Amino acid sequence: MKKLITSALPYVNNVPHLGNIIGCVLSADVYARFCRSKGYETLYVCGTDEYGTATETKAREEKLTPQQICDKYHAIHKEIYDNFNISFDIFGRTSTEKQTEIAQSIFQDLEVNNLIIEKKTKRTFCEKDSIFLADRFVEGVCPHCRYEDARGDQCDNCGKLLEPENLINSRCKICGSNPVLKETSHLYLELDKLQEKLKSWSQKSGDIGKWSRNAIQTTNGWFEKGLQARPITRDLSWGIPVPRPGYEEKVFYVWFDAPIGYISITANEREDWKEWWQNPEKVELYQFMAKDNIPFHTVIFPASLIGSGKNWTLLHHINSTEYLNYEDTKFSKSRNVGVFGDSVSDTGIHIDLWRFYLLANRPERNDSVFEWNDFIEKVNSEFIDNIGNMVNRALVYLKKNFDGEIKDVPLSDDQLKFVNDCRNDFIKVTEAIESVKIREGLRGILAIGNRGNKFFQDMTPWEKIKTEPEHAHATVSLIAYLVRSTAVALEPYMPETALKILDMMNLSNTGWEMIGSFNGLDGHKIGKPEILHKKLDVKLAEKFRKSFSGKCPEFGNLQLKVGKIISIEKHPDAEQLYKMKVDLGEEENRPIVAGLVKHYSPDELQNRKVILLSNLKPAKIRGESSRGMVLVCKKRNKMELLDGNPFEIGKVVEVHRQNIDHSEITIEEFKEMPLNVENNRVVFDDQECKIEGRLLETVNIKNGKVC
RNA sequence: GGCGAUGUAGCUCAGUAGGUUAGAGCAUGCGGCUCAUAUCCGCAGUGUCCGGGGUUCAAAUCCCUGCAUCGCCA
Repeated sequence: MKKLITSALPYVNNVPHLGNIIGCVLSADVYARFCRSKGYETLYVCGTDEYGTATETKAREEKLTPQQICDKYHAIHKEIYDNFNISFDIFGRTSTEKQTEIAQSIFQDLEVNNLIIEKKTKRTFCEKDSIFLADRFVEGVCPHCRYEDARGDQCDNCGKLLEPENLINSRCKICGSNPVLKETSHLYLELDKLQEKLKSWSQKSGDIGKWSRNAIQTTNGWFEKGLQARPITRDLSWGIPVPRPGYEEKVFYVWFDAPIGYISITANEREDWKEWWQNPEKVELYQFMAKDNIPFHTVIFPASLIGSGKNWTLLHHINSTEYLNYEDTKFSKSRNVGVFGDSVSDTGIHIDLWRFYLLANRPERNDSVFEWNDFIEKVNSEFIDNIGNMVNRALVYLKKNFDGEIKDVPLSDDQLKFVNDCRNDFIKVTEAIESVKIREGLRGILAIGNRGNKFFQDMTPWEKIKTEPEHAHATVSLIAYLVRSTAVALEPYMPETALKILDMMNLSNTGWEMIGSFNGLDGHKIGKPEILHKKLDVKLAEKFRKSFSGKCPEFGNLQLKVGKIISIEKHPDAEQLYKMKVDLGEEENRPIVAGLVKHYSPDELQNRKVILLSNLKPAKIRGESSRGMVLVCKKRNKMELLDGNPFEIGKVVEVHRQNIDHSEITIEEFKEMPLNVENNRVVFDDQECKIEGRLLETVNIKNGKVC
């Protein structure tokens, strides 16, 4: 059987964190490497999922086209996976011609088979931007609690879930104008018609393919609830055109086209793609992902394929992990908590040690946790002290005492038993990995390290060498053989380390079949042994826990805009506060409450341009709503407004390298930001802040804190 | 609120088609070796298998219920 392996296509503009990496690409990589080593014809396919709302939104934020955004983030993904030595045969992307071609043809097959139905609905539409708005892009007053900035999907204040049309005075988040309800039609895939076929297929496949437990549970859950027609089109522009009259302004919904990416990515690189994707008799499809992706792979995607009536290769084994959490919390890009793929190499820790820990701690049955202490401890005591030690002590001993020469001699009973035990161990390891029990496989390899160390200890070659040097030589040679097998078995998990071991022994990796062989190298001389990995300093745990705890914010999380004070009055209930309206070039002026009374008179402020923190979480200050914060520079009790006069209203402050995420931040988060004035220049950390290339400067205060 | 999952040694987790004294690794304590990266080997513990009830000759495992945590949905 050929092995076709996929890992879930990561959404292009999310930088993957350790949890994403272990959940899909790293797990699949271990299996793919194993399959190749074992001699199976193997194809490992992945790529970035690029279409959809999120990309469009991101593009608007960063003022790029969706394609530019995808190019940028695709490269980031590629670099991260390269760094992890993920051995994709193909790493592609979904925004290609082939994707359009294949998705459209599957759609047409479904249409022919009467599985597509059209339904009309009313959705919120912004006439100014002339787009349909996703629920969270509609804002307005919450009908339940009167909170002014409730989102169309949920109110942040009272937590109630909302429908966008129920908001009072609703407005478009992009331009601020009032959206209307407009009728629109969409196409639905009638999953309900496919329920019986899907159910019997999934039961059979789940059984034969030994699906992970969470996959079976989730899938059964879907069937029990009963499948319903799902919309497969959206009012968007960044996506695959729908080949049907009247749908010129619409595209396919990402969930419909994303899994088709597996196929099109292959088709882009391989003439013979049908040998893989339309060849169910000869190909076993293994798909790796985290649990949130299960129904797309066990229900929805198979529905498209089965419904098309063509002979597609369907899922054989699904391997779905639980989640990896971080320390006492979760990974969070917006809070910058946890280790993300792009900062792994900054730690200076060898990538194989990352791979080791993530794989040893893989969330197979339960959520698991990445903890720095645990990471360092496990790497040191479970890997380096065990395998590292065995490799080193055996090879060094062989080199020192026997000139590095391996010798095959008749074995004593203990030695024979050792050989047999090792072979049994390796059979277990092979079986574990074969059935994609990745953690168990790795545990098995560690147990073998244990066996090697014990054998060395029990055989006391350092004693025997004085009286029976032959015996000692045989012992150490056997362990050298064991080291070779261990290296080959370790290769799927820690490829560079495996290679290093084999290199030191002047050997190469000839594949899985060599495992368990304890002869045939008579007279072979190994090279110079070196330490595999230095132990990790336990002090690193403390250091990294701090630096990855989110206390290291990014400028991109701040949205600083030039605004003009249109009106100003004293706050009715507070001596120190002004209440004003600020024009940010948005549809409506923003209400702002600011504590500037001591330092500025109303006349000084009227019509003045200032710099506003515009993505601050809205607040009520002494009963008055405030949607932003006027920035000033402070030094002791001196205060100076950051001057917006040289700039145009609505312009945004930037630094050289920034990763923009303008979701709301809290005042506490803002206070943690290293935003200061140094030498009359506003800096973030050590980066100068600019508006359209021009520096943002102060006059009176040379050094101070921006707040 | 509905649905679902999880709850096993100090920590991380295995284990359940019911069946002897409940497991592994790490951490801890003691003993041993010295070839090796202060590494290795041996021994030793420790558990109301979340609480309560039920079915059974027998329950960590099946059923009911409560609590806690997490996820999905409304």
